Amino acid sequence: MTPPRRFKDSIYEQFARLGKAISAPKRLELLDLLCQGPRTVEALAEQAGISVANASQHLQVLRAARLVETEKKGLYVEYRLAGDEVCTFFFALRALAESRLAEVEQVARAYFEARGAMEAVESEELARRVRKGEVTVLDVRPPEEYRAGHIPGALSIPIGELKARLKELPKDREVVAYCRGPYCVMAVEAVELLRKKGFTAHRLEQGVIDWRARGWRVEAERPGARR
Amino acid sequence: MTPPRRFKDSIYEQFARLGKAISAPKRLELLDLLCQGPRTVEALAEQAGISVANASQHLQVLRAARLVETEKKGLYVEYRLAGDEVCTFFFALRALAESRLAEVEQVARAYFEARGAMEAVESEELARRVRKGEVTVLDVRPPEEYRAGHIPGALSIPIGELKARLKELPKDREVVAYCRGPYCVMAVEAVELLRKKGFTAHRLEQGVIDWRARGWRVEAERPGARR
DNA sequence: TGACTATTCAAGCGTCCGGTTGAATACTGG
DNA sequence: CCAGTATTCAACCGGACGCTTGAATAGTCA
Repeated sequence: MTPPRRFKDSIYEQFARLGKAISAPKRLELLDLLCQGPRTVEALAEQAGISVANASQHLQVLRAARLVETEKKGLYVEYRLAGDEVCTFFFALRALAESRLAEVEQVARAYFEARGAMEAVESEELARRVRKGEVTVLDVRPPEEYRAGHIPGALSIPIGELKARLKELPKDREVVAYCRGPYCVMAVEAVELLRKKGFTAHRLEQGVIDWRARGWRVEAERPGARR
Repeated sequence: MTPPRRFKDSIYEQFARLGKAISAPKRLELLDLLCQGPRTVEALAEQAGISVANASQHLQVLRAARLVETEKKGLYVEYRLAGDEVCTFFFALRALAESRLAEVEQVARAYFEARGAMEAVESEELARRVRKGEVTVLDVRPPEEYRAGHIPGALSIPIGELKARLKELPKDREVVAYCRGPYCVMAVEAVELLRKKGFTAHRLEQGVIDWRARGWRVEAERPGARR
């Protein structure tokens, strides 16, 4: 084999390492979760709906591709993205999928329409109202994620506690719930519950990361903690 | 299986379609070639060093992922990128690989150093001289690619014809050769040949696409043909 | 030190994937 | 209509991959 051929082969083989790393759906889900913040293997496995051993395996593939890093924290191993570029890249992939694969929109529409949570209100219009403080903003993600960064003025009520903490929400004010992003279902469930209880509720498609990506302000409990 | 789980699974499965498409080295090479401009199956197969049937197979995978499109042109089928976003995405992948995978730089360095073509001159400094017209700029890519877009003032001599057309180059002027980008080897071979023949020659790392990406002017034979 | 536990390793199974080969298809040009 | 050709299809093989199961490892906490 000619030397230039050898060279090209090894270069593209390296590029393909990244491709292989993001070629399994479950790995992408893990990556998405890690974009929200660091987690333990167990948490990742549970949230992605796979066994711990399987999650561990996938995570090692991601680590071999240098997309994630580990750190021992007490009894647990914490996994986190190897850098912000990784998250950026994942978002680029997501954007490309949305723009080129009609199926993504179909699947999303089918699900959200079935749950009756498709927005009548324009996303832009809703974001405007959120920024102006005209509505009660509800962050239904786990508290750690809220702490790492949230939309200014948002209330933190994890989706699991919402039913029991409904009284914290003023009944006469429109509620806008959000979670991790356009494909996160927690806000959808929150809106469903709220409407059943008589609230006027809408779902904000953007997650905190999209929010920040637009250049809008994000509040964090520990200043400097960007994730 | 719970409905949200089903939904997530199908969403990430869609994302993974793109991942799978770029998980094979040869497919990445084909994508890279297509970033330079449309080609026939035969040309792609030859340039990537694989059989025609194999290339056709890979191209269909890329097409299934909506990354490339086909158009029948006379006796040939022309493949081209499905959109500029695809090229952008490929470059994002390349950038991520360069920043996260030390191996890429190692492989590249090993090859270029072995061929003695590692730049003593800084890339920035060289680009400056090219833009000021202080050197003879040589485009060693196939004529079609030159026609689709080249650095202003560049001479088009395909690498295969260089030996026979050396007399077209002024001997007393520094020559700077370029081809498709940092991992394209044609310019390396050109510099090798030129130096052997007594020229002062350097290799410009950037290809036309990188050149344009920096906001610098590109000349095209057919105005409007951006690739 | 010893019990406990989060994580990783190892082996096995079914499936998918990349590449080859040879034939089929579809289209051009005379 | 026919010969020629570019491309695709179909079948096949070896290897890699995803997931499961069960055991091993490494570390913590009492």
